[in-house]
Amino acid sequence: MALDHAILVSLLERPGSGYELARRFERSIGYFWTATHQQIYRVLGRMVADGLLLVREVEQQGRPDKKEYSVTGPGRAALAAWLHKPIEPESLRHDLAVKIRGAAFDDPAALIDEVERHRQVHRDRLAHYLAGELRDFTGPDAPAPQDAGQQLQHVVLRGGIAYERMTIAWLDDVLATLHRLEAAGPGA
Amino acid sequence: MALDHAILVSLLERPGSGYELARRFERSIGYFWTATHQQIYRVLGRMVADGLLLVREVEQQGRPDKKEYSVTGPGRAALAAWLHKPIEPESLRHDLAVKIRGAAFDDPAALIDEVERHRQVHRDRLAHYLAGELRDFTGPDAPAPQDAGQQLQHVVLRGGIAYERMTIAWLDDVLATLHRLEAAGPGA
DNA sequence: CTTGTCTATGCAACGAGTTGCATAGAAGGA
DNA sequence: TCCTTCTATGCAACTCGTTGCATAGACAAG
Repeated sequence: MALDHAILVSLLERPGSGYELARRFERSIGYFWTATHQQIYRVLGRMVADGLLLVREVEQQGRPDKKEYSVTGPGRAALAAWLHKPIEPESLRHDLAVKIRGAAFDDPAALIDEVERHRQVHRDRLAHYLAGELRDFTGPDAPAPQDAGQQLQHVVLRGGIAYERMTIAWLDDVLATLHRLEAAGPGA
Repeated sequence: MALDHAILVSLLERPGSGYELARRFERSIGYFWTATHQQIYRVLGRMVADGLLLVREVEQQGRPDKKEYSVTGPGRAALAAWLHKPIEPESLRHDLAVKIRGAAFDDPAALIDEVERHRQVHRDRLAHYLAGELRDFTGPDAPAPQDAGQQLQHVVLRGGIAYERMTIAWLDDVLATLHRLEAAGPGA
């Protein structure tokens, strides 16, 4: 149930509606956890029923009304309990790696376009992360004395940046390998 | 259904039983995809029903009999079709990052042990991968002229190595941040 | 001869995640 | 007026993944 905890963290950082949460999961939180709005609304309903969250109807002008969620005492306690409980180191789920090994039973060169497309996506993500870092942490407009929350957000963002850089370098390695195989013998 | 494809790739590399597949998913395939034996047996049954795999009963001595699975023509075709179809670049699912951001609402220093434990796991994995690389690819006992399959397996392994190195470096960064917060103000 | 371990296979129940579909208010442009 | 886009919420069906449980053959140790 890590989505519950991701929602608790996000709502503690700032209360918001299901819609706003969904947008955050496309942005900063989405660096390390993803969720669709359908999933978010379902979980929000359950967490309110469990007393972990509070809902407040907010009337808006120029747009539909919304429900703003915030974390209750029990919600905060549930997060603290999870924080103190060890978790299993995550295991990778990397489809592209399956494809690369599978390419041995097909034409390796046919994968080149796909790998290049993935590399471009990771380049874009890296650029997006770096822009966010400059805006929120290292740029001239960033708040100078940063509190614990900001420092922790920054170190997580640095993790995302390191991940994208590593992935791009690895995909370059993959592409070099595929080109070498293509040159050596097509369909061997 | 990427588990299907991971199974197809693994069985093309070498036919085997569900039990053997489960062991492989704890080792080489498990570098980039995980699955329990329960899941594997269920999917194997479905894939046989769909004509993607063949089963052969194999009598053994000194241990229970087993069922050996191998890939059929349609199975190979299904894999090829998947290889030629673009996939979405994977999104991260990183519980520990959620915990790190959540630590802002608890005691950041309380996370230090947990992060150090994770770092040790990643150190162990790195050592395991490096030993495998030496044994299968770069050591004196490795086969010298490597075919396409071996080169592709090697580049995937290099990806696992790069991932573990990056993760260890990032966890060092996280630990430095947590220690800094601890020194600055406990419970601030 | 019982207990434990390794090999080997599987079911059942549940929870997590995805996909498709549906509704509706407000604004702006064709 | 209609069409599209953005905000906002949600249900239903399905698939994928996890957890708990169960069985059983072969061997080794006590």
